[in-house]
Amino acid sequence: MAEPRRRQLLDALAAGERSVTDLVHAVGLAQPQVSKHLRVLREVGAVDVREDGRHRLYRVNGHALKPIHDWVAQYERVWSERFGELDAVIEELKEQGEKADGGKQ
Amino acid sequence: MAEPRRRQLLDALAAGERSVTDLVHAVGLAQPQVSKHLRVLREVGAVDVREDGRHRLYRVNGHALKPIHDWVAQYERVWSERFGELDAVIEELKEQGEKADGGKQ
DNA sequence: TTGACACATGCCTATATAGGTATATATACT
DNA sequence: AGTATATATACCTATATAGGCATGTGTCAA
Repeated sequence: MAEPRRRQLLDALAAGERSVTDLVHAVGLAQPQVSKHLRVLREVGAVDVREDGRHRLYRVNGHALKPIHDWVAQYERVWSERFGELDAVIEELKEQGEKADGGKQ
Repeated sequence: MAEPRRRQLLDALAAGERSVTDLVHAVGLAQPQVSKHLRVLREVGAVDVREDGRHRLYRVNGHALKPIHDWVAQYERVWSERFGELDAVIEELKEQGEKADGGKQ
């Protein structure tokens, strides 16, 4: 997922199932490379495949993305705190400004 | 953030400010390597630094993690749907089971 | 069965980067 | 000033992997 190409692929798959050829057009990369990225994504469980005749339909496996989400969510607290601090500072500056110039901005 | 080491570092920083030496002990990596990872994290804005005498105190910049959070959050819908499907299937199986064996598990 | 299509895999090369070691820089201590 | 401490950087080597090209495998159509 670190690779931009893989994010591109996942984003292309976000809408729903797509064939490899579809994805090739979507990301503007040669077919073998797309297949290789898809293989990696498959192996880490980020996508699932379904066979349909001579096509392979790929789709994202949101389940696999959940751990990432959870990990990042740990830091929500951190940035919430920092936003809180920022709000406090802004509030303080605003009050000072109002005292200094009588309320005009 | 793709590198396990960097996640380790961020996790070590999750609790609050830490000096480089602290982090060296935390992740069990040599100091130059830690400094290099921290440099990368600094450059992508994932962490901030503050100087304190001969120490550099690093802290996470939750702000920078927000885009990742938002990106992953796009897929929340996907896995929610899939969990929903799963729930439906389980429910169905449960009902069939109850009919088959009279309710015992 | 032969050919066209859809996809995967194998091999090659170039590049990125992780970790190692030595060293530079800056600050505190005496 | 001289030394110890804290951190950063430079350089090297090994490894991973991205992308390119050729080819293998399986499926559909005639």
